[in-house]
Amino acid sequence: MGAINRASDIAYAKIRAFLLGGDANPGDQLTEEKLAEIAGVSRTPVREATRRLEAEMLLVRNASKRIFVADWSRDDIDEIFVLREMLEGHAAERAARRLTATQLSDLEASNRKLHHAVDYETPDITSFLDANRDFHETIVAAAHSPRLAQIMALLVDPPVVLRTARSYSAENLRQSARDHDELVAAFRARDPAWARAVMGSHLRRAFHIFVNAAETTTTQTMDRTDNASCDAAK
Amino acid sequence: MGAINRASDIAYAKIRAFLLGGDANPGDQLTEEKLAEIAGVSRTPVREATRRLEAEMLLVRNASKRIFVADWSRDDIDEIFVLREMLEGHAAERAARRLTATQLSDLEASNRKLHHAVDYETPDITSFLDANRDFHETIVAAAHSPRLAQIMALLVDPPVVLRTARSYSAENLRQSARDHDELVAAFRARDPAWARAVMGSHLRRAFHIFVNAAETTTTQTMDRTDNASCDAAK
DNA sequence: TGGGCCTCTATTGTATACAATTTGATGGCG
DNA sequence: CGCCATCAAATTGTATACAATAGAGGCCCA
Repeated sequence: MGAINRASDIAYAKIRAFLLGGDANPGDQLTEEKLAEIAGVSRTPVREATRRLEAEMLLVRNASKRIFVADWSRDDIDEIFVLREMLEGHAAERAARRLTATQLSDLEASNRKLHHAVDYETPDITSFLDANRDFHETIVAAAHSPRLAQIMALLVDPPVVLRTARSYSAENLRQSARDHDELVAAFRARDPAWARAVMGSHLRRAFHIFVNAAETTTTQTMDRTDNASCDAAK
Repeated sequence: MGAINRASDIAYAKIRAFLLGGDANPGDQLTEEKLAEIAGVSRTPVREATRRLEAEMLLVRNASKRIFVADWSRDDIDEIFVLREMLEGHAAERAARRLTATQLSDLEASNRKLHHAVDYETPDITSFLDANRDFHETIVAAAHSPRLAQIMALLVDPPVVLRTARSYSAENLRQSARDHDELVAAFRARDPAWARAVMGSHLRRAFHIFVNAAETTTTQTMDRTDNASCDAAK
């Protein structure tokens, strides 16, 4: 049966990497066959992968079900951050009430790793992202709300987090680590309102850093949004 | 190509009806083959349908990917209503700022239909549900947030809405219609805070009606939650 | 020259056969 | 009597062939 390495998972991972790796331009048409070639599997598992990527809105389909690389407009970015603030704030609140001692020390471990990645000369972005993901995943797990976890997965995975971290300066990264410190403090105090507030400012700061970076350096990205819009004309 | 009636959509609809129609018991194992028989199509479109139903958490899989009828515990119900309140409150807020004149009159039309269904002797539940769905869908559309719409679809579709409406008394239904009246008033006034507040009380009332009905009349439903839990042991 | 129709091709949808894996049972052995 | 190995049956995963549909481009006719 579908082993530990199901072809559909491989397809998902490879297509995702292809989409985020910069080889695909928003608005480009893709066919199941091309994607099957990229993933090195047949169309059947590719179809499952494309469904998942549609759910994440990395792919979109036009009226006749043809597949296109999605474009992320400024509105999309705004939307993501607003929803994340609301949902992850909620998760933090719940987590503050429910965290176990083990989860608390997991958070502290992730946070140590995170500090390690950014507190010295040259920040290690990959390590930062790993620790950051673990940290937020622990919070969502502690919130003990399976649907919330499922929804968050749709919002957190997408390209925004990756690009955000890349646009962070060393000081931004360190401030992010300090936010995590304060979150741990709020959890220790079991103060839901505090946890929510810290999470809110954490994400709003990330939003502004991302938007500033996008508006100044990466003008070409924002230019592309004018061409093919989210509903993939064609 | 996959016509207007794709087999996978048929499969989705039929399996869904099977799951909600009471013929399936929480914890029951289902196989793709059985479902294919129920749907009258081959396993390929059934697989797509099961993925969608997994996302809606009407189906769950165990560690070895076998499929089971999901069980909805009291915690699940709580979770659904908390998330709906948060997200639909947010949608109402945004809608209050963005509603077009057309959408406003659409809401009023849905609401007239809704009153028509419940303001006389014997309430017409089906008609009520239709109008109710239209009403809430218009609000979500007016919120102009595609990801929010996608997430709401995961939370609103499931069995809860259906069962809630069935447990409404005639007076409950009329109060629900009055809530809708007040929502329209809030939208007319373009008052986001008012809209959110009305939506909140609307949903919290629904929650309590549902829970009371479940705890008194349908004790057998709640009994089943003890047996097979959401992660479908087996 | 322009518009409508028609064919041909590209692309997605479905069925089916086969592969891989898990489960459950059966039987041997300590 | 219990436990582990091994095999058969049940179940999911993948590939591939075929069906159905939408798109593109040419052709005819006005």
